[in-house]
Amino acid sequence: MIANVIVDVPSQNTNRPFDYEIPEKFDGIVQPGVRVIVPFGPRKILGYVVSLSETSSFSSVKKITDVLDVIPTLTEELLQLGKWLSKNTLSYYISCLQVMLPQVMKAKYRKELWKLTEEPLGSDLDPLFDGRAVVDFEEFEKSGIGYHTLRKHMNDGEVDVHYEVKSRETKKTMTMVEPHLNPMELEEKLEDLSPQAKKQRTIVEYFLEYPEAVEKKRLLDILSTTPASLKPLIEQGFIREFKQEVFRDPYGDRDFERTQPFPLTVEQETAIQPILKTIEENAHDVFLLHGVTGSGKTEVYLQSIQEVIDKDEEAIMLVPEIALTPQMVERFKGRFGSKVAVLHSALSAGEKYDEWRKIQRKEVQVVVGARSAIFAPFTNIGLIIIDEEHETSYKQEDRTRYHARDVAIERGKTHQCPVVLGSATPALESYARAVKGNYQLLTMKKRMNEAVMPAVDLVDMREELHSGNRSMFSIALKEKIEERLARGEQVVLFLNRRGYSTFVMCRDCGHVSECPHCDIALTYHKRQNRLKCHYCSHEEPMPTECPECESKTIRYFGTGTQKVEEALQELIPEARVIRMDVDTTRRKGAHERLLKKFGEGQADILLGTQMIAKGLDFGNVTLVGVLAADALLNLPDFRASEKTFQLLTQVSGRAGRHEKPGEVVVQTYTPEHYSIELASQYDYEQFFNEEMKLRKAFRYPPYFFLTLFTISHPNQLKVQEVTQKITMFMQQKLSDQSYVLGPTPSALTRINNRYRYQCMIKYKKEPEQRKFVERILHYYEDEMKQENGLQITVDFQPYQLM
DNA sequence: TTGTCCAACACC
DNA sequence: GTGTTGGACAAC
Repeated sequence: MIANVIVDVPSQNTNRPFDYEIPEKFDGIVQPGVRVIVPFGPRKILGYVVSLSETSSFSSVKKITDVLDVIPTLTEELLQLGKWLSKNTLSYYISCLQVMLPQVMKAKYRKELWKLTEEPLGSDLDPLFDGRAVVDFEEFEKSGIGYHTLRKHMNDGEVDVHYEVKSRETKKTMTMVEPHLNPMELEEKLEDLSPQAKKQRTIVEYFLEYPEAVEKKRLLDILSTTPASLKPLIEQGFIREFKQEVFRDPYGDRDFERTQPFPLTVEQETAIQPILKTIEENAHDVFLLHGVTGSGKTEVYLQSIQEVIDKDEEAIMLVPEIALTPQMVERFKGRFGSKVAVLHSALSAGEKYDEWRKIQRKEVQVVVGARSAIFAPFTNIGLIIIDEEHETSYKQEDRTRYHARDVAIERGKTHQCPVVLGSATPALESYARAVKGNYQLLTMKKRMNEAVMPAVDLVDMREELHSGNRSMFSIALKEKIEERLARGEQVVLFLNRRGYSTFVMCRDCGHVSECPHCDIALTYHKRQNRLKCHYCSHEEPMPTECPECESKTIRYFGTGTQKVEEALQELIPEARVIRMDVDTTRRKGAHERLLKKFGEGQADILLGTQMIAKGLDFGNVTLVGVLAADALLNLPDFRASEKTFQLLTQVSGRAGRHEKPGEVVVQTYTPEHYSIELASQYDYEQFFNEEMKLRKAFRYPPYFFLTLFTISHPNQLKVQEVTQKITMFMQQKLSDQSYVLGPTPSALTRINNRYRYQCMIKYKKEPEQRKFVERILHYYEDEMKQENGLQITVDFQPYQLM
């Protein structure tokens, strides 16, 4: 039998199966999806068996060295999905397979130098070995001994290079003991035991009463004895000792209060019925659940999942990384108990692996996780849910650039199960599809418990400035904060600071310099004191006065984080503030700790960045403040308005979630901007209509698809030249319905001394496109292999345009 | 003619 | 991704 193996070598030439003979001893074990170790040239590497065949077209094939799995790591479906991914993202098949698995399942390679003789090797190699028989190959490389010397000794058969594949998986085990004899025999042995062996007697007596296996440590604890009394019993064969794998349960030490399904509101009931019906019918359909914050989407998810569990099927629920809060986990664990596996980046590698294994071994029926959980190795999926489907974190931005939403729909098709996309502010792409009828739209407009959306107060910071307030807190916000403090209520302050790019704005009239061709804010380049557009090649000098109102107060913007905390302390010294940003939450569990502290009322104000916009649910929070709503709006990104609308809506949703009514203060220099104004009115439909007009006019998604080439090289001329070539080639190959833009310097023009240029393609229908892209990649293959050489990345449907 | 380097190629 | 190969060139 021959195994067709995809080897762990990501390159163009190895992007196809290699044939290996299956040794007899592995007959029946080697099947598609199993990981194997195979000889590859002089090395040994990891590979994935993708199929079996009777014969090979190769005259001689090598044998599989070793098999790593008893149960296949990848199911037949995941192998197919990998192929689909590979086609879709133009990545190597091996990379697509690896992206589906926990990090620890990838191989680690070791290269060593072995001394094969007892004799001395001579003055050149002896100092390196220094009496040892094996040295790490790196030591040899560092030693400065040339390869020719090594070759000579290898030819003489004195040393050899040895390759090893190491699995990184660590299975945690515990020692178990159980009786090795039946009760009758045990009874007999009990008679034979010497009367002095009291402890041994109690052990045998214990097993007569409880004949099942027990953890060794526990047994010794219960009987308050030591391994010394157990040992003779094992030696005499009364009792058997064995290792059993245990799963590290990251939530093992916690008890979750079990919750029951809540009665659904009329709206929830109307929304859930089509989903339940589709689950029942084992049909595939995509639902867009558009429900305002606090409308009870989660309960709809939970009850849909319950239906799937009752059918003995499995469910995947994706949530954005930052929303995977303890609160969220609690809700799932509370409803489904140990049937839930949780997968997110805060888990240790071992914990992730164990959660994954629980899924593989069908010990759970539900997985809640971030993006990569979409690859959960379930075999009988009945439902896939993507919560906050508009979140950009569902798009992987490096190597295998997939979008979890696309993968979800692909898996939904194969499993014939519904996919539910949920959001208070759906991505324009999704809503447009729902309007067109490609997705089924389900709407929930009311909050639960009769709660109303908090009133939003837009504060015009231009006016604040005119009346002499130069601080970052408006009078209104300051007063409202003090009011809450006096009442013992809590405040969430949100600052959206997004690094790098700075935009230019007039502090008098709020005018922002924009590109005349792209409807995108221009980025200020300090070095040249010029404004540039990162989509087209437009640039202009930094204005000295506002083109709109001729005021001289035109400035570039960029706000610090701790600065806000300091200013806040100065303004309201008695306020107890918790700051949450990358700095204060870096350590493991810090995130949870800070939130717990806030939840327990140990602070009055929670000040934070993006990460506090999601999922927080504190009843005592009655005021939410957004310090600078414009910061996001003026990023050089055609989705800036959409992101601003989404963020403002999410943040506002943090206030007044329970009995106490909430209020929101949004500070902005452009209160008249439609995304800010409509967010303050919670008018998604209107926003959608406005934004769609612009997307249409400027040929952006959802009207057009995008493809983004990013080309980088240390030499700026070289990058320009290559990007120019690529742009011309695509222009020539694609239909005239498509727009090929470039070459354009990237928003981040130079990273690590590499210049970056891009070419963007806007298209409606280009079924041949991937073929042309493949040709380009193939053409530059050699130049890309060189170290410090050319780098070309292609992102289909990019989110990050920088 | 022999040694050295690097790009091209194969890896089953 | 890496180890081997063979052609080009330099040095003997």
